[in-house]
Amino acid sequence: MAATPHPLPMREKILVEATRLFARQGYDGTSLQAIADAVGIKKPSLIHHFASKDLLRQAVLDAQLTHWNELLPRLVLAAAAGEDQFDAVTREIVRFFSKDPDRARLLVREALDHPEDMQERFSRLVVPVVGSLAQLIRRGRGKAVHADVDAEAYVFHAINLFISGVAFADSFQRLMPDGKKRGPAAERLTRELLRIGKSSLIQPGPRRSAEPTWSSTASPDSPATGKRPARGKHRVSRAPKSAARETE
Amino acid sequence: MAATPHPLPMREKILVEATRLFARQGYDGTSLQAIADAVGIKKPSLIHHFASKDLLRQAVLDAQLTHWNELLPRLVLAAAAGEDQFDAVTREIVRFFSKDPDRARLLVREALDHPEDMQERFSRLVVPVVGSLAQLIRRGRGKAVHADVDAEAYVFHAINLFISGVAFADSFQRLMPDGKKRGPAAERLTRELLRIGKSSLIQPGPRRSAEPTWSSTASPDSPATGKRPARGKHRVSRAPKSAARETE
DNA sequence: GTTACTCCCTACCAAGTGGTAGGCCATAGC
DNA sequence: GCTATGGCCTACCACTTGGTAGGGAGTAAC
Repeated sequence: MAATPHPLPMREKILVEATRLFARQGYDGTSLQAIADAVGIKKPSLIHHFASKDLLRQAVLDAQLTHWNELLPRLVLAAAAGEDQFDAVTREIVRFFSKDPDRARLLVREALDHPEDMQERFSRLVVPVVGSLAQLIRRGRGKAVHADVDAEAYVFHAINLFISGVAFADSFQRLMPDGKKRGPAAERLTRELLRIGKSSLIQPGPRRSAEPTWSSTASPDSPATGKRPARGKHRVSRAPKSAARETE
Repeated sequence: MAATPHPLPMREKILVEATRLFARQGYDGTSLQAIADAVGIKKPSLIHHFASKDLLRQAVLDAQLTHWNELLPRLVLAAAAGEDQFDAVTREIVRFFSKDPDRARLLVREALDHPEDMQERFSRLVVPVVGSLAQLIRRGRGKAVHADVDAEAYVFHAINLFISGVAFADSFQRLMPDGKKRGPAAERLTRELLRIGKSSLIQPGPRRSAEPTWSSTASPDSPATGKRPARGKHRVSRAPKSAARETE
């Protein structure tokens, strides 16, 4: 075995570059040559690490969905834990993708390019989480949650809304009236994204702060002024500790 | 000139097949050979009609956005016209893409593959409409419309929600608990899609049917059927009668 | 030393890519 | 009849694609 001097570095580096290129140019639009160049090695060396282009694609996708899959359950837990966590959860999700929009773009691309593959992975990884979330929603229905929400359908659409929203945020931004100066439009888009997700699920109704389920009271910080709440640490939720440390 | 015996048929046929293939496999994933095969001609014949692959792509995109651009202004007009039109408008949009989800998938793909190109087309075609819609929303804000909506941002996200929602509807459907039998899940998804779009914009509040702006009461049914208006120029404008008959 | 193993390389391949050159044939105008 | 033109064809091009064959350099165990 011989303690492999750098067992990850190169493989990791390849994955990073491949992710970037697949996300930006698509799978078919990215040649092994281009990836090899980006990494700084020759094509056959690349093939040495990932026996075929398709295996590389799967590795990239796995790595990405693993991150995503470490994040989600923790957030669901936080959501279940208590009051006013809805904002925290959605904010965390959007932040996860905003931090590196290529993640979002990669998922969107894969969903289009390899639907069956993606469906299979989703049904293993995220569908269970969707189930938990749906149940949570159903429990709050008629109280904080709008009465006519279709729980499962909502969760799917919300996930899609967030991911696609981030994937195309740059494009939207450039089309916005104040899209030239780079700051404000992006913030507006993110804020509105979260608002849509929330207000389509949770009733704006009377404060019912004592509720054990998701309440609808706007989180203390006013919606207008942003104020980014910390960075890596999403409050509550002690992570299972075994959880990832990787790309975050 | 010689009255060209069938000036459109073949060109049209190529556009149809190219649209289908681009939407399903992407631009890079579709070879000219594949398109030629689908049409039933040889590759050089294809090149005879569209001098290059990129020109074909642009033609496909133009054709698609033209349809879209014929629909939108009419809907904005309907929305502006009066009460209870919000449901009709969104329903019409979703129906437009649901009728042929490849349209949605093509737009999503193009937005990823050629963002600058897409931005340019959007800023010419849909941004003006977005402006009208945003103004309409602002006018209703605080009344039927939620007070904290960011009008432009909402419109972009809503368009994205609808288009992406349709593009991935099939995948979602198959992941839904009752996704096996094909009917109900699809309906649930569509209904929820519309509900999200609406309830995130319009207050569920007390019936205020007399309002001149968008009310929240569900419209009886009849969407703004028929009566095609206008071609290149959005807003109002009676159709020049030469208008397209194409893929619709 | 020898062996074994990992990592990366040069050289090469068949297949497919977008695109060109040029010819054949039908129709249309004269 | 002759010519012209548009639509489709066969044949071919240079280039890139994903992938293979096989060798050399480095390190580690013995």
